[in-house]
Amino acid sequence: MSDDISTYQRLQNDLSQLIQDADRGSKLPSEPQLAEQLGVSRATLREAMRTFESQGLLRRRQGLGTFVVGPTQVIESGLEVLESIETQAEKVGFDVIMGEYDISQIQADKKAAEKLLIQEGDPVIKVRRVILTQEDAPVAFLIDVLPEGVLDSETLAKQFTGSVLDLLLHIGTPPLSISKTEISAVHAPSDVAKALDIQRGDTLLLLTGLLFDEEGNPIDYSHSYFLPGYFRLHLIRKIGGVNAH
Amino acid sequence: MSDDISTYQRLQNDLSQLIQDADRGSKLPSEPQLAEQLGVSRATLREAMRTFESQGLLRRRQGLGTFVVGPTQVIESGLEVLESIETQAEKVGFDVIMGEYDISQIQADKKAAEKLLIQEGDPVIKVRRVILTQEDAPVAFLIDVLPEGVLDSETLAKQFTGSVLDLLLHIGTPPLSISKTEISAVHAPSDVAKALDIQRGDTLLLLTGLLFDEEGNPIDYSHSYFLPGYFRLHLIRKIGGVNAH
DNA sequence: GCAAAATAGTTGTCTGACAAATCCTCTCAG
DNA sequence: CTGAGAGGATTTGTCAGACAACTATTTTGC
Repeated sequence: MSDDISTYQRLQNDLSQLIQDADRGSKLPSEPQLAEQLGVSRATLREAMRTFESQGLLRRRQGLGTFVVGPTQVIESGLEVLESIETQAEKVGFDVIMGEYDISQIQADKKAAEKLLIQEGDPVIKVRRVILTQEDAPVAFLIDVLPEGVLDSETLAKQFTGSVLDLLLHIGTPPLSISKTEISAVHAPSDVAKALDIQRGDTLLLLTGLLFDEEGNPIDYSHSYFLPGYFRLHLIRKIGGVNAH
Repeated sequence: MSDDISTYQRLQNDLSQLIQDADRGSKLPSEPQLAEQLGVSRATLREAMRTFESQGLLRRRQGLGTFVVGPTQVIESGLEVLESIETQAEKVGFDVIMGEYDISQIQADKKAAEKLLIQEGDPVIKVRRVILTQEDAPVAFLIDVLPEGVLDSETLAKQFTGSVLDLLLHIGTPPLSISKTEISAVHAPSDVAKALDIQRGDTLLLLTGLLFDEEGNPIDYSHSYFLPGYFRLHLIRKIGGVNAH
């Protein structure tokens, strides 16, 4: 491998790098220049630039040029990118280790069945694990529920190193697309409190995620409990597309 | 007036509408057809489609066509779009009203000064308000801090109808770009607890936002406390762009 | 000296073309 | 009749070139 990635993918990476290395507010080369420099046509380049512009990373002004707009540092580790805790922690140089974990095959409860579009009672795989800092302080408790068939428990037991998401990405099938995530604050349920070694009722941040493959089938239903203070969960919010008349 | 909005803006709106009206999984007309239908060139159309594809709303497959990928309903009211509580609530048919509010001119504390890139002690405008359901149940408590000059307190007092963001958008200057938002869970501080009529120490979801104009200057530093259960805060997370080699 | 006009550089949009991928149909050998 | 393969039709991916619209600078005219 691995040069079956598309021209567009490569271009997006190149552009991403270029933007990250650029100073805040600096001006990019003109489109014809950039296109030649990156080895693509101006039309293709513009498509890629549009995505960065829509993310608020670039600002283009007709007659003037294209400018890098800060803050750039933050975005790549923002919540809008679906990454495992391990990957996110690694990016900011903050090592985490996996504590106790447990893989079991159970029957889907009503809620999981509804989310995963299967029948209540159908077999599912449940993965529970604790995330610790290097000082062994628990910081997160994660639960993943997957339909049988997406991942057989044999592969899971053999290759699991801490992240279901990383494992799915590594295997490559099914190809993943997006995760619909809901954010809320909860009092720690007793089982979570026990795992995290905190008081029952303590405040936790909860991310409930439903992961889809490229065909739109639900793949993984997850609950992620975070102890406040250890992770900085941030995201970039853009001004809405549909505007006043 | 007032159609000096760009071709691209209009196209983006049209496309957004078209996607929302389409069934999940349905196929869009071919690019040449769509381009003619919307009155733009194929190149321009493709730029717009790229942004939707990068948001996970569209999936394009060479030789096959372009498909709408669900879930579509949810996304427009997701967290990644910066909208006022009022606007968000209106979209889902859930009316909210503004309760007690308070506009004051004070001196910037250390934290606000740091975020807004001003000196500690510089004059700032502070807006605090409670959001209620129609049954007068408090659901959120919002605090905005703006540098003097962005919004004079006279305009604010006269035109304020509940949302600082909506007011800024309505005035039009300065033009806004993005908000960097951090998410956490907290115990209610005593003043917030009092305003929301809950127990001190109860669990709240806190969004801390820093709003920038198009030049990258910080405009508004805000704290939004949400009572869990009333609002569904969700977002779409995409598989990361930068790939392993 | 100063305002208006020309000019150079940049993004915005359009047109047309060909390559590559996918699906469907038709043909033909067995 | 069946199945494999060739070929065509459709669609997205990428490219090249052109001109319009906008901005800031320089030059010109008075």
